[in-house]
Amino acid sequence: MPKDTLDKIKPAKREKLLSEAAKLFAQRGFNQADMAELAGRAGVAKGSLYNYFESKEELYLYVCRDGLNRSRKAVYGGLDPDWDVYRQLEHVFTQGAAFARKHPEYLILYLNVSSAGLEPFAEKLSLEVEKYTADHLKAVLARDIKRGLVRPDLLVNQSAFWINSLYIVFLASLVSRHFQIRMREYLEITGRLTKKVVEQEIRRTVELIGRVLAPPGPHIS
Amino acid sequence: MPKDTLDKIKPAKREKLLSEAAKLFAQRGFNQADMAELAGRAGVAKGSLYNYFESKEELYLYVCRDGLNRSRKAVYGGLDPDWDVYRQLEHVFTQGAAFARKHPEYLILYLNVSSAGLEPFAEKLSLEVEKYTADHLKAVLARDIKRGLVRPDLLVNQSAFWINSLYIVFLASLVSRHFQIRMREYLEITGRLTKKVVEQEIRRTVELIGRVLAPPGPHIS
DNA sequence: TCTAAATGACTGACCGCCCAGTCACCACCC
DNA sequence: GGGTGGTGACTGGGCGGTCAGTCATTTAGA
Repeated sequence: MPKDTLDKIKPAKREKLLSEAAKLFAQRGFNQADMAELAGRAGVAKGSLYNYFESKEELYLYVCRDGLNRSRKAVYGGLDPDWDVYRQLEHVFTQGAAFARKHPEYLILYLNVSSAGLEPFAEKLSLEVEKYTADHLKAVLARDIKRGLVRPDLLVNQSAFWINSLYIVFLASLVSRHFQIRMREYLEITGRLTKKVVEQEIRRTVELIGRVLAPPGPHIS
Repeated sequence: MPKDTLDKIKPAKREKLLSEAAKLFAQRGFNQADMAELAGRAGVAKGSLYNYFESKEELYLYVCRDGLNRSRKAVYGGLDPDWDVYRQLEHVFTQGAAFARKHPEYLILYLNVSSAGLEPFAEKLSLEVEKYTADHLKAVLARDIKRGLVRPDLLVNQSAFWINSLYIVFLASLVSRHFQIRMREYLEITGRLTKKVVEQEIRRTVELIGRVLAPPGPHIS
């Protein structure tokens, strides 16, 4: 969707441009991000941006999709599809949190498609963002029911939905000011949000999900 | 925080103004909402808006806080504090959904404080938005543990956190285009989002929460 | 190998539009 | 006629997108 001029520039320059664009859009939001400022930060001229992309909208869409690919690689990259759902969830939560720490800008871009006035972007992006995770999670759940690792009376779609809901809110709490304030209020965290605290919260959440998924039977505690 | 001129105008006029402001801010977002258009919709002159409020920011804050009060009244109004947590949750989810149907604009305003660039508003609003619900939910959980209605080993803060997370995502799915698309993908809803479907989803979610909270013991099914 | 022409990526001043906030004026009421 | 609330044209700044011109690199011809 970008012009083919974009492919022809030096990779380092392209990388810098996309990275600065993601950061600026995440900082200011789509409408408040200024193309002139982006050009300045990326070290190119404003006119050049329009050599690479037709419009601000197109640039934004490209940056979002690029971020989606990066996050997918980071989260699902080291995942063995044969792992049971419990291990996979732990992996996804941990890798997701690590990615959110390293590149909060992409998470913020994701959160932003639900902002007022950005519905046109939601129309184009939401499905491609959600479909992969939804399909994957449902498939693993269905498989592990067959394997006897998950309780057979579980509603697969609905479970995938609420599990992913917890995941989203958890990641949002790491990158968005509002969700940070909210999480600190609920969990009564007063100090800094250290890696330790985050890891503990992951453990507890994955454990909680595990308790709901586990087939009934004698406990091993 | 608004000027005292606001108190002096006819209640119907004030009502109309606040209602149109909420709708416009929800439709376009804070930055894209045009004060002249708001004046037009509300049937007043642009200058009048500045007779009532110091600035656009102040108007926005006022509208958000007003919406918060309305939603609180709608959701917690008919709630008997003596009900057990299960009944209270069912009430809150149901009333929340009803309010979201009737006044999606206020829910959208809530979602929007987590948008990029609106951190100054989050700084002012998030805590007052979340504190009430957080305190209430924690208190009821703690009380019902004492009453023996909730499993005693439950982590109150963490449970309040994930229960409210499900609540937020559920309501978001009723009002935000992105979350709507996401929910339909997960739950494989193809038709319209009828009241029936919503009620079923509420039932399932509250049931799920109930299963986690319930003390261990013989099942009655 | 040297030079000249052709190419196209790059640039930033500029245009036109938008919009928050102002203010001089108006209308109504006591 | 003084005072209060209401009004909308106006201002100043900001920003998306343009385009005429620059210049480094490549190609071609001798």
